[in-house]
Parts: sequence; C-alpha cells; structure tokens
Amino acid sequence: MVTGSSKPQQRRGDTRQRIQDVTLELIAEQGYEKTSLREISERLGVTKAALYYHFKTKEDIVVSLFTDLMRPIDDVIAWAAEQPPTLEAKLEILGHYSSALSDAAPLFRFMQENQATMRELSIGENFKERMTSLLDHLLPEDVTLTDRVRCFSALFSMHAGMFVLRDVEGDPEEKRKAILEVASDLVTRAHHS
Amino acid sequence: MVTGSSKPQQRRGDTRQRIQDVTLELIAEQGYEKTSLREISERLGVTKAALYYHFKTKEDIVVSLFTDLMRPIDDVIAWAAEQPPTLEAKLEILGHYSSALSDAAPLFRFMQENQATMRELSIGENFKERMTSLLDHLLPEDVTLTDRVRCFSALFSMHAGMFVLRDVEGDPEEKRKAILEVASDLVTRAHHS
Amino acid sequence: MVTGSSKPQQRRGDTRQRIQDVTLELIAEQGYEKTSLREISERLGVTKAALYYHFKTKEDIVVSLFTDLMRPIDDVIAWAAEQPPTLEAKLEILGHYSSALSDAAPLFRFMQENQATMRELSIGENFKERMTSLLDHLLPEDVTLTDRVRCFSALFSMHAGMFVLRDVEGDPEEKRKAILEVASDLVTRAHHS
Amino acid sequence: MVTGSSKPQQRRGDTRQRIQDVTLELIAEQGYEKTSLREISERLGVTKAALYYHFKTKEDIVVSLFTDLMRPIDDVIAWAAEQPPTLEAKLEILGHYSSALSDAAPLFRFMQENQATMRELSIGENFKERMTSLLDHLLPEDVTLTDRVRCFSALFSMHAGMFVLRDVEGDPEEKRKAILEVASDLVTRAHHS
DNA sequence: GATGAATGAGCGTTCATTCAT
DNA sequence: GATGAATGAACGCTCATTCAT
Repeated sequence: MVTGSSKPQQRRGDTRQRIQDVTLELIAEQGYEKTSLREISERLGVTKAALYYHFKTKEDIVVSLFTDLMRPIDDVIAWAAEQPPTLEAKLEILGHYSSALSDAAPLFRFMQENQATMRELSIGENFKERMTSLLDHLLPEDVTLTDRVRCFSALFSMHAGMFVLRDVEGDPEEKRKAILEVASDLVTRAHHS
Repeated sequence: MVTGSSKPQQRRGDTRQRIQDVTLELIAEQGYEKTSLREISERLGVTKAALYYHFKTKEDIVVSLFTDLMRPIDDVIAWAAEQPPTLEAKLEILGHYSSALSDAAPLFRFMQENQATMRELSIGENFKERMTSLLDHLLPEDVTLTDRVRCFSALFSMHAGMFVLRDVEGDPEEKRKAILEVASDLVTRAHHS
Repeated sequence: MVTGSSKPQQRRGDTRQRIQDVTLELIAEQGYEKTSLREISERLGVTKAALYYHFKTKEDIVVSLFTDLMRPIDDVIAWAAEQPPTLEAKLEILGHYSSALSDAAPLFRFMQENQATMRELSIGENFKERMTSLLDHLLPEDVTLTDRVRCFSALFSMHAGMFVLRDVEGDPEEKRKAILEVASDLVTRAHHS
Repeated sequence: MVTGSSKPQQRRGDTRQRIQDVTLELIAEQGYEKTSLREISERLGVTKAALYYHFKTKEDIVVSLFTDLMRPIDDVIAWAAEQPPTLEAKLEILGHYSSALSDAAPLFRFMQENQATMRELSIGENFKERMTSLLDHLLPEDVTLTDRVRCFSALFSMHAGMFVLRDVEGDPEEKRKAILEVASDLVTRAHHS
C-alpha cells in the first residue's frame, strides 16, 4: 500500500488539523501572544494567508482547539452531573476526570500558564462555569468554607500536577495516580466532615 | 503647609514609584504582553519617553517590581531554611508564608496568570528555585511521591487560593485561614505518613 | 493593449526593484542613517510594512543593492586575477575597471561618502578584500612604499574622480578618460621604477 | 606644585575641551549620526544636559571642533595664496600641507568617512571652497583636464593616504614622505606639460 | 486550497533638546 | 557649572488581517 509518492506531496486534506497541532504546540510553549501567525505558517510550510482559508482569525484557531480537545472533558463533566452525591460517585468522577486531563495535557498546560489571555478569549468563561459545575458535584451538603477549599484544591492540583512534577523522576502514570490519591483524600475529608 | 491639595499638583519625585504601581495594576489585569508602554504612560499622564528616564526597558520595570515586592517573601523563605524539620516548625512556616502572600497578592496574581511570560522574564527561574527550596523544608524524610504531591499541593493552593475564592462571599481573612488550614492538613498528613 | 498609460497604473511585480532604485537614490544623496524607511516608502507610494514584504531589514535592502550592482565589478576583479603581470595587462585592467566603475557610479558615490557606515554593513570588509586583491595585481615585484602609494592612488582617484569632477564643465566620457590616463601614468611609473 | 588632590576632582575648567576630545574620538570611530550625546556624556561622566551648558547643539560641538582643528590648515592655505606660481613654491605648499594634515589626522578621517554628513553640516561648503582655492594654486596656467586630474589626485591622495596605509607595516613618517613624493610627482608633471 | 502583495495600527526604543533648580 | 526630569518626534520592526488571483 502506498501512502504518497514523495515529500512535496503534503498529506492533503489535513491542513486544518495540522494548523491546530502546530498551534497547540507553539502556544503551549510560548504563550498565545508570543506565538505569531507567521511562526505557525512557517513551521507548516504554508503562507499566512493559507491560515485564513481555514480559520477566520487567530483567536478562532485557538477556540477551535478548545472546542475539539475539551469534548472528552465536557463529557466527563456532563456525566458527573448525573451521578448521585455519594462518596463513591465522587471518587469515580475524580478518576475519570484525571484520565481525561492526562489526554488533554498540552491544552491544560496552555490554560494554566496563560490565564490572563484565557480571560479575553471568551472561552475562559465557559471553562469557569464548567469548573463550578464540577466543583458542585464534589461538595458535600452544608459545605463549610474549609471544605470548599479542599475540593477546589483537589481539582486545582489535578490541573497543575502534571507540569509541576515534570522534573521529578518517575513514571507519568504513577505520578498521575499519586495526584489522584491526594485529590481523593481531600474530597473524602470534605465529604466526612 | 500642605503639599498635595488637588490633582494637577503632580507629586514630584515619586514618578518612579507611580510607574511601578500603575504597571503592576495593568499587568495584573491584562498580562505583560498586552500592557503597552503607551498605556502605562497615558494613565500616568506622562510620555512614553519619560518611562525610559526611570527604567532601561519594559522588562526592567517588571523586574524592579518583583525585586521590591518579593523581598518579604524571600525573607520568609530564608527564615524557613533555618527551621528544624519538626511539624511545628513546618506549620509555622506555612503561617508566615500565608501572611506574606496575602500582602503580595497582586504580584502573585500576575505570576499565576502569566507563567508563560514569567519563563522568559529571567525572574521565573529564581522563583522556581525558591519554591523548590521552600518545598524541601516542608517534605518529610524518606518522602513518597504521594507526600510530595501533598506538599506541593499545599503550596500551590495557597498561591492560587485567593484569586479563586474571590467570588465566594465572605471575609478575605477568613478565606485565608481556611486555605491555611487545608494546607496545614496536607503537610501534617505528609509528615505523619 | 497598453500596460503603462499613466501614473496611478502601478506597474506591478516590480516593487522590489523600485525599492532598490529609490533606496539607492536616497542613500546616495543623504547617507544611510539619514534615509528612513518612511521616506523610502512614501516616495514609492506604499506603506513601510510593504518594504518588509520584500526585504527582511533595512540593511538587507542596501546589501541587496550591493550584491546586484557589484557583480560587474567583481567580474573585472576576477578576470584581473588571471592576467599576467605585464604592463599591458595592468593597463587593460585599469581600462576595464574604469568602465565598470562608471556604470556603478551612484553605488560608489554612496560608498565613498559613507565609509563609516560601510564598516558596519558587513559588506565593507568584502570590498576591502577585493580592493586589496586588485591592488596586488597592479603592483610591481619588489615593490617600494612609494610605488605602493602610486598604485593605490591610481585606484583611489578612479573611485573618487567622477564625483569630484562633477562641477567641472565637460563631457563625462572625456573626464573618465582623463582620470584613466592619470591612473595609467601612475601604474606605469610604478611598473618601471 | 599640586594640580589636584584626587580622582573625583575632575580637572576643572576644561570640560569644554574634554567634550571636544571625546566627541572627535567617537565620531571618527563611528560617524556623526551614530554617535549620540548620551554616549559622549557617559564617557565623560557628566549628564547630557551638561553638554548644553557648553554648546548650543550637537552640530555646534562638531562645528567648534572644525573651527579649532582646521586653523593650522587654513593658515597653510592662506599662506599658499600668496606664493608665486613657480614649481618650487608649489612643492613647498605640498610639504606644508602634508605636515598640517598629519596633525589633524583624526579630523580628516572623520571628513573622509562622513562626506554625506559633512554636506549638511554647513561646514562642508567652506571646506570645498578652501580645497578649490588650494587646487588653484597648484594648477599650471592653461590647464588641461588631465593636469587638473593630476593635481586633485595629488591632494586627494594626501587626504586619504594615512588611513589607507594604516595596515601596511612601516614608520608613519616614512609613509607620509612616500605620499608626499607621489603628490609632488603629480604636481610636477602637471606643471611641465 | 492556497499565494503574493500589501495595509494600518501599534510596539519598544532612542534621540536631540528644554528648563526649572 | 551642572543636574533631574521630561518631551515630541522619529525610528526600525512586527502583527493580524485582507483580497485579488
């Protein structure tokens, strides 16, 4: 089976996809404002104008990235909304959320490190709502301020954990489990208090 | 005799300070790259060129901000380095760190939300080292991966907590205490395991 | 169908060339540093940004000018390198060099009058080497200091002659011949001593 | 006799002179436009504003330099104007001119390398007139174009010679004599033809 | 499905100059 | 005899965006 004849034969039809890939790569590394369309197009071997064939604006590229990569996470959140308020359910939510996060790691690295930009990308708001919704399903009834902090701390640690532990030696999957364990602890404590 | 009666009376001699203030305000709100020197100077009622009398570059303004506002935090970290590895000492460290943080809140908001920029501001590295140093003094001996996560999670929650809880109703000081409590819990758990 | 009827009919496709032309004109007249991109672009009826579509930097425009206009002169120098060290050959070299120079007159006017700038344009060095190489082929064996002065004086007079004689009345071609004669004299004297 | 007590005691009263010295140094090296008042004042250890106490404008500094350093050369030219049109007198003129030039070498290096700037410094014109006047006294009666070239070539070589021969090994005084010899030759030839 | 050519707005920075003190 | 503080104008350059082809 033959995939293509030679180099100049750029895999066709997937340019849109490749723009998204390269963009995610670059903005995760340098941030949104420091990543220019020139840079993206050069790394892709096309002209800047080509980007405008596939996307309406620079912001649009990033928004599309989010829409695509956030879906699995949205699914978890939507599913979470239907779970009963038992501890078991909460821990299961955390487990699924953790898995979904580790797939979307570069996206979250970008979000984590460019919150100022996120706020103006019209997409931050959506995300904040989703977080609030997810948080609600982790909170116990009659929540104290301290327990609220425990739960947000659990979520937050999951978001940030992967990047922070990057230069600690060890298997990524083990790290993920350690983070999940701490998060579960926090939510459990909140549930019992 | 009263020096400052009204607006047009430009308090002289404090321009350098005012540049720093306005800059912190703006970059905390919009991020570093989106804050232009034009904006800063306009809000101050001077020309862009005036900024260059007081600072060598845009980066220099921000670096000076850090150097100034980070000192109290550095002091806590330096003091922490001399404490014995007892649980009591660790909890005291957390307490002092929490206070220091709440004074430098705008600075930390900026850092939190512009991590991508921080990395290129030559000042991020310093900060990372300081965090690592502080973390080391919170960790138990023979630390497990999970306990390491607990401690970083404690620090991280303190950094982020104030902003995240901003739209929860309640007294800021109470919020700070709740965050401190959760952080203390995490460090205590790590210490005993 | 006629392509160029009047002004607003911007001849397209030749913008790059026109930038070079206008730039040479302006820097020959005012020098490199005093010629701004604004001035160039205004005279061309385009924006400054348009210049950056065709050239990477201001320096790049000038370097491209040199690369293009120096070629004929380089050719003479390369050809000179293959000639035998006879007087006849030397005089022939001078003749060809003189012709090549008069074609590139504006370029040499710029070089002559902006030597300080040339030194930092990374292109001056190249030129110096070429001059040294050409000079070597004019020098007799066992050269005395005086004869070395004669030969450089011959070259130098050819470079500067055209501009200096500008406000002496007379046919340019006659002037060129007069200059060539003096240069030939100098080289002949050096050869025989 | 004691001139000063220690370092911080800047030799007083000579600031004006020191500004001129530093300025000549810098513009000879970098050219007029690339030399900023900031640079001059920094190298002197004073503020930019101090320069304005001593001189009205940047141009004024350079003009004053010329007025001062050109005097010996003007003297030679004035003296030349009174000499008879004999060959002996002409050769004597050349000799004196050569000496005067070697004293004012840095000035001439600047003039040589910044002709574009000179033209706008209102001082170039004066110089051109002086050159024309000097040239007139070297030309024979009933001058041919070729002889005119010989004489300007003689002058020109004297101006440029010192810089061009800089990287030829040998005693500067010997170089000067070699240049003078060639110039004398040229003028002699013109005189006899 | 993409390019070539260009634009308008803005950026950080530097400059010569001014003037009250 | 000099400084501290500031200005206005300009500079080289980059950016996201447009549009005819």
